[in-house]
Amino acid sequence: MWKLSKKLGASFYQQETVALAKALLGQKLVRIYEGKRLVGRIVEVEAYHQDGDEAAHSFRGKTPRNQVMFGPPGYLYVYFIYGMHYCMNVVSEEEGVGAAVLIRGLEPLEGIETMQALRGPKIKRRDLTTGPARACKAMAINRHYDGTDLLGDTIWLEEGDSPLEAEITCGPRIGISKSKDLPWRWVVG
DNA sequence: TAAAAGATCCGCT
DNA sequence: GCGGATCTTTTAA
Repeated sequence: MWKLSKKLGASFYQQETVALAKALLGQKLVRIYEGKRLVGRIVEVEAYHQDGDEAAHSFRGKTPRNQVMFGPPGYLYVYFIYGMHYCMNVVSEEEGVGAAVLIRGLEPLEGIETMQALRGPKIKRRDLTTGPARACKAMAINRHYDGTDLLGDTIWLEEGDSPLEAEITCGPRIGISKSKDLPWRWVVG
């Protein structure tokens, strides 16, 4: 049961992207998969914003793929990359602004057996959910979930233990080739 | 219509 | 630790 945890509401997502990225650290991502609860603590995120960030999908304007980023906050933006991987983002700010926070890493809390089954028997436990595409696979998230409402009953966020300011490491983002100097990546250390 | 690049992971050495 | 796999989306001609 999840009555001990508090589900995050709409106002949580409607904040400035950088602030939301930091606020997401330590929160729990809950996903209902075939009636089971899969929960992961968010330990690594990256911020993407249409203004001054050439690496953001929204930088060059609205397209069919990234339209969710421009929509209202509190939605899931899932996209396919490198022909074999999915990545998930949390849309931030208000409708009309192309901004989102990429979930890069999780720490498995509940439903670990199921995650292991989804990822494969030979995956090491530490590699279950550390990485954007791994987190998606462990949560059984695919393009079908692009645009999912985080206030719905399939995927949502719950209030977790907020890490201390001192435990948060801030630095440049990874895996991109533009605007990589922006210190928009946060990790709980 | 075609070509190139991309917010990556996995297996092998 | 390094290189390959593999396909969607975008942008240009």
